[in-house]
Amino acid sequence: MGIAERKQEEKQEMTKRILDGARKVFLEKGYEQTSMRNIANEINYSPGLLYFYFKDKGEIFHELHREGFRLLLSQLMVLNKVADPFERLKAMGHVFIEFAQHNKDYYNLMFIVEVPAKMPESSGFMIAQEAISLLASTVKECQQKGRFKDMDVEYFTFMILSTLHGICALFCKDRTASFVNKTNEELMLHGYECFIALLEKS
Amino acid sequence: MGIAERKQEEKQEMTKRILDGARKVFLEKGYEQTSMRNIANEINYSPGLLYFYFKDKGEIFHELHREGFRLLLSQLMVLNKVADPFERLKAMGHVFIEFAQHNKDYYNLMFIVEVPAKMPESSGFMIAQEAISLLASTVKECQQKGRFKDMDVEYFTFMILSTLHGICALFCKDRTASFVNKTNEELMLHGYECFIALLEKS
DNA sequence: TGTTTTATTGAACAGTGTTCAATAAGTTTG
DNA sequence: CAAACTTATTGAACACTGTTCAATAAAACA
Repeated sequence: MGIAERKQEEKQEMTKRILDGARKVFLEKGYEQTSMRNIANEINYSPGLLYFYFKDKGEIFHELHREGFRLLLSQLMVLNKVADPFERLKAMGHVFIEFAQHNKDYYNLMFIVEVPAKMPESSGFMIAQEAISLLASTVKECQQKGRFKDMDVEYFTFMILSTLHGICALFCKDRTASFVNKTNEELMLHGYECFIALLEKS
Repeated sequence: MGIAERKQEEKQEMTKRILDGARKVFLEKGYEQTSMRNIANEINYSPGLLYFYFKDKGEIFHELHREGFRLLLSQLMVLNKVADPFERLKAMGHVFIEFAQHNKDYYNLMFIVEVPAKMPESSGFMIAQEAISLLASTVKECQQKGRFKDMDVEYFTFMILSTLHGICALFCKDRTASFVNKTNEELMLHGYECFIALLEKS
């Protein structure tokens, strides 16, 4: 059955080729501004072919969505070596913000773009949930060391994620203009440091 | 010059008619899903006419954008009667979150949708800045009463806005699925209460 | 070889934002 | 009142969008 094997490999190669093209165009022009024809042109195939490998534009989005989370997770995992949970939590925030700054379009795809179809929990958001869990378990560890007393872990985690996301979303959607005389980097960094200051007193 | 006057009134009426139609369709179907033809149909005029009164879809967006901020501001202004600045600050957050919950599409337009063109600071974001200023001055008042010591007002304000926006943006874009067994309302309310708890200790 | 699967194309459909010549309506002049 | 001029309105057209699908080319199997 060597042929069937090779066939499957070729199919995977084509899938990869499409995703490579899609990623390039997506990250260059953003989600809405990217058309299926753009992607097809990028890899010199006809638009119709994309529908042989993917159900629709949403499914391509979906794949890149997961790719983004894998990338973020890999950067967060590095912090596992930080022993103190509170130090780790603080660093996670920095990594999160830097991820958004350096991967604006991935961030958009992951957290802001309208989710195309109802992504089944089975495949789609599993990886997102993994990132949340990482945050939540760190919060729990902090709590075991006496921090954030009497706080519900889930709500507290949601609040932390909200703050981080708020900082990044305002940045991604250019809603920082009202704060004059400050660069985006300054705003995000010092804004987050204000939040850390709050956490430290708790 | 009675005719010229009436003419101008008629022009304003038509402008209003278009905005009324646009608002209805926009808030029904969201920004991206609304087409110029949809709007034209809604008010029983041809698509081309819209371009006689507005430069493009972006300008209509722009007008509704300001409308949204006027609405939000009017709700925040009610809190001016609250004497204690910290109580007022806390209430502002609640109002902000409730505004997002009840005006999801306005919120989208105001804080999330890609700004079409570079809105000139002169007309476009002036009203947004007004809302920020209201928040900032409340923070400053708090500080004068001894709260949030040694915090930069602008960064601290940005941080608060980020938290609020994060809560609302996750809600608006359906990124709350990772927190199971909790309704959106519970998450948002109790998440915000966690944040208030942090503020109270500061 | 011929038959059957599989992969690929490109035209077509219904939709989008936008432009613009034609026309209708209203106002101002002769 | 009629002609000239402005202004408002139309609808067809352009170039684009995501998606489908019959036709076809290529490869695998018999």
